[in-house]
Amino acid sequence: MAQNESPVTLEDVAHLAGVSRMTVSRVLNNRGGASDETQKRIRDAAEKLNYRPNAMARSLKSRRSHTIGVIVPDISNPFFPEIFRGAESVAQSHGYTLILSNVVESADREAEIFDKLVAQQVDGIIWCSARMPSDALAPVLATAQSVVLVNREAAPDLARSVVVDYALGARLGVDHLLAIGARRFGVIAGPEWAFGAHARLDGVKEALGAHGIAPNAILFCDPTIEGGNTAAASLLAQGERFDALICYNDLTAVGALMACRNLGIDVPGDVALIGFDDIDLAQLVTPTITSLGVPRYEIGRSAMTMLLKIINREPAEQKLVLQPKLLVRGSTVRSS
Amino acid sequence: MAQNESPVTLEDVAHLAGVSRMTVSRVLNNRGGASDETQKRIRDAAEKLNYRPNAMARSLKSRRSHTIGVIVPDISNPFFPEIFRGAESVAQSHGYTLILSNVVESADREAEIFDKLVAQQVDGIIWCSARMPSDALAPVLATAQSVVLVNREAAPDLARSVVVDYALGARLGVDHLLAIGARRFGVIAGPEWAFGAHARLDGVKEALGAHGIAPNAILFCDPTIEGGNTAAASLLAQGERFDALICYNDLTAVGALMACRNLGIDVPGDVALIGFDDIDLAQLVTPTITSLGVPRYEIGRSAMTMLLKIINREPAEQKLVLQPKLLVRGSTVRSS
DNA sequence: ACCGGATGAGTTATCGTTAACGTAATTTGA
DNA sequence: TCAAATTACGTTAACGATAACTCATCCGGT
Repeated sequence: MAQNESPVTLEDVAHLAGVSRMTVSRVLNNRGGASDETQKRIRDAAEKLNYRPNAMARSLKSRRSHTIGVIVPDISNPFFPEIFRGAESVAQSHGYTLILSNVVESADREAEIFDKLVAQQVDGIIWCSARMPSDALAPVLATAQSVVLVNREAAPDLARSVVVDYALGARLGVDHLLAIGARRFGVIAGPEWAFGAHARLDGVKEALGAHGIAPNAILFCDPTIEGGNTAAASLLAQGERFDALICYNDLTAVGALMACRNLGIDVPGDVALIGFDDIDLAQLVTPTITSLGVPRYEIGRSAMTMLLKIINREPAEQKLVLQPKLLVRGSTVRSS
Repeated sequence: MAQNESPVTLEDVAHLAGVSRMTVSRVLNNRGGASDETQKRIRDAAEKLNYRPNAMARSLKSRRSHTIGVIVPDISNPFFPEIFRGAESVAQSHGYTLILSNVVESADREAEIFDKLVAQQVDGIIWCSARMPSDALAPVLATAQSVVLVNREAAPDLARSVVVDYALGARLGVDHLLAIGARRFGVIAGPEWAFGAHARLDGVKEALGAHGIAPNAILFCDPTIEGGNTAAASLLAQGERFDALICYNDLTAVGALMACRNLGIDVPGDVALIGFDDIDLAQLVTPTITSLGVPRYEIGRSAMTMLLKIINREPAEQKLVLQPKLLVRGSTVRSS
């Protein structure tokens, strides 16, 4: 935290090495254009002065900030940190830096944050679980050059996407539940605005429909433990009996588990429980929670890889679909 | 994701409004210096062209990027997202944007990341749980203007700090365990390199020492569930009996809980368990885990508030100490 | 009528870096 | 041996925004 350190510029290095700025610039960017001897002089000078190129000036000139914006609803939700880490691992190896923004409050903030990132001259944006309605999303996306959406889709000219095949996940889950004898289903469906919520719901309905069954109840809720708890309590209090509750994610499943515990309902004896995402927590509660695992780190990696292709105008898929995987645990089958 | 959108510059706005760039700059930055009529013309023009000032150019000229770097060991560790959110809330209201960097691999990466952030011209850095040895830390800190360390300290001229009073927390925890009759203590101490690990350990020793007791065993470990599991299994397998295990954080406590479960040891019947941090997980396992809660969001808020003061050269405390709070739960007392 | 001071606006010169071009000096090839 | 190609640099002009300065105008006060 040294004060008053006047920044070292190319000029300073050039002066010390006795050459022009341009020569220094060329050498330090490995563009040749100087004799070996001159190169050494320049590198030594840069080293001695501890020269660090000013990223802003470079960006201003090159029109590339080497900065990527990442928008998530809430980094406290354990679904997102790994996506960020996956994205970061790819970004770092390509010399990009990540700006993280949490939306948290409401969908209104999304446009604001997006706008701020664009003004910040980010080279691209990874936008996770955008909540905005589609008609509002389009004009926002149009203001940026390169965008990859995670778990949301948009017109091909506006953005590309990395999505999880939640409908498939729902089918896998439903088939498993049918196999263990469940017939009466409750769906704790998550936030009504979420892309994934509808994808899952469609998958559930379809998979059940194939067996001539329909969900006995569907309830939307916050994608949190609290939301799941409230929703499950409300469903179970209505007196209707369920063999299984299909939950939006593991957080809501844990909430549902707590609701069952409070009502003296045995899991999986009375009611089976299934969640999505396979967060660590799913294996830490009792019983452990059967979940449809999604490769979060891989989502981040893929999204960033795709984004870098767009930025560099290389050909890239319009949409990448990742498959969830059923992980059977204690909330649907007795362990012993 | 519109392509080829040529960026709108001040010049464009100035041209459309029929004034000079400087006038536009003044008006849009609310520095007056133009008649009401001219102001309106300029604002209308900016609006019509959807003008967004170029942050890089502005930063280059003003030598302020309005960007803050946040370094965390691993955002997947539930301790950190809330710190980030707290910091973000303050940063946003002051027009600052946050760059998040995970260290993950090793302490060596820390210097590298720090350097990258400095080159990126961040206005300041919040560095959480720096792992570097102190003698390596100092020269690194010296390369930046404004740094706030979280849970680590450095010479006053190098950085300021926000720290949790872990020693106090340890005393609170020990007193509680003594009160419920524990006499034989094991300490699952977390990473040996961590500032907080030693602070806690000192607190434990001191509090026990006041009663003429010493820890029966101390074992360092990774600050993860896995690390806690391994360490606890190793301690408990040695045949020595413990009344209580004091764990570095809730993750290691959960790991220890799993180890106990695997060995058929009842918690809290045979062994009491205590953790730190009060992450959500502490209330979601069975039994729930007694923990020393630390105000994570507040850590983030305080650190950012302090950092902004440093940046603006306002007077600021050298060090802020936040107090942990004992939350008694099922892992130390039977609920019924 | 004349002067001091607001007021409204334009000019110039950077911030630190790099693209594009220019110009010597040296090397190559037939 | 001499033009053509290559090498090793330097010059100029941006990138987009703004600080600092300059210069008219206009207004009231004496």
